[in-house]
Amino acid sequence: MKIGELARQSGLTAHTIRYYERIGLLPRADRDHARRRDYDASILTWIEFLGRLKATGMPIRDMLRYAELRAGGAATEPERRRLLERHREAVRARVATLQDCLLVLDGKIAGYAGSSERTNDDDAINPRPIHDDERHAVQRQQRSGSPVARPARAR
Amino acid sequence: MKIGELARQSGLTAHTIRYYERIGLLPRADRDHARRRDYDASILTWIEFLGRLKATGMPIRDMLRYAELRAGGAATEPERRRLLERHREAVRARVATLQDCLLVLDGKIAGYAGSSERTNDDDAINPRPIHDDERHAVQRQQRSGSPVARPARAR
DNA sequence: GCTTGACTTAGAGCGCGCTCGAACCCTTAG
DNA sequence: CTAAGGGTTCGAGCGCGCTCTAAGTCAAGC
Repeated sequence: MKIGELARQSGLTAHTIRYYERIGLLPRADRDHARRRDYDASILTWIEFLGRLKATGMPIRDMLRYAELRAGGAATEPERRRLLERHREAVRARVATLQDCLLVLDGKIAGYAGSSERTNDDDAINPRPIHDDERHAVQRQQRSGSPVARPARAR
Repeated sequence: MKIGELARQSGLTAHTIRYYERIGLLPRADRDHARRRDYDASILTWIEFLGRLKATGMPIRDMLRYAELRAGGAATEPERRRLLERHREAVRARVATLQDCLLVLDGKIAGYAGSSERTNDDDAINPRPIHDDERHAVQRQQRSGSPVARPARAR
């Protein structure tokens, strides 16, 4: 299978596939006699799993870690498991946050009743810690040692 | 309330608060005699709501739209409502996706049984459309006309 | 033989949402 | 009077995850 075909089947662009190979998320592809990438269909399974990790907000560096462990063979399975378990917890937490926010949205929408009854705005329902951007929530939970230590802001 | 105090109470940094004001997410703050921002506690309610929108993945440009509508008075309420309703749907869809992915994770983790029983890898459970990165899912649903038309790639 | 078009590489550029630095201003405590 | 410590503006820089350009190679169809 050529890269174009894989792109079609995976939903990634050829550019992205090459990028993933470059950074190590995908194994270096076999080449045909003309040095073009020639894929086995089995790669789709891996790409699909990567898609799940991405869809759940795992940063590339963590997917990379998982990919490396995978390449390291069966001995790394316990660690891979731990990695996924930690990630699962992060995702669960995120789902909880989203559901919490949905309640707020519901309340707010109800405030804009029927076609317009109340003028009330700004009502905060269900207060809870905010500004914990979910895009980074996973990282924060999973990253242990950052390369350049961040100032550990109070927040 | 000075910006530092607001930062402490809201969980944002002073830098971010100024940035939000600059782009229009926060109304221009009143200044004291020394031209320093002086906030009323009521701003916290708005920041908290913005936090909810952010936590649910709404891009800043949409929050901005909402903020503009809000400034436009009661006449804009129906549109504000529609905006929130659309967003709510996007969030619900995201929750569904995450839950779907959680099932896959559960299966994968179960595959790395007890402390190590199977060597099985790569098992794709519960296949479904992937590579629909949630970070952008909301935008795609909500954006109507993009400034520079994107090539509308097949994907 | 020539065109078409999918492929190759290296590397630059982009959109997002901050985040920070520089240089300066003002107030307050000692 | 001085120094600390918060505030101000403007604009540059960053981390992420792509996304695209340029210049070239190769193979198949007419």
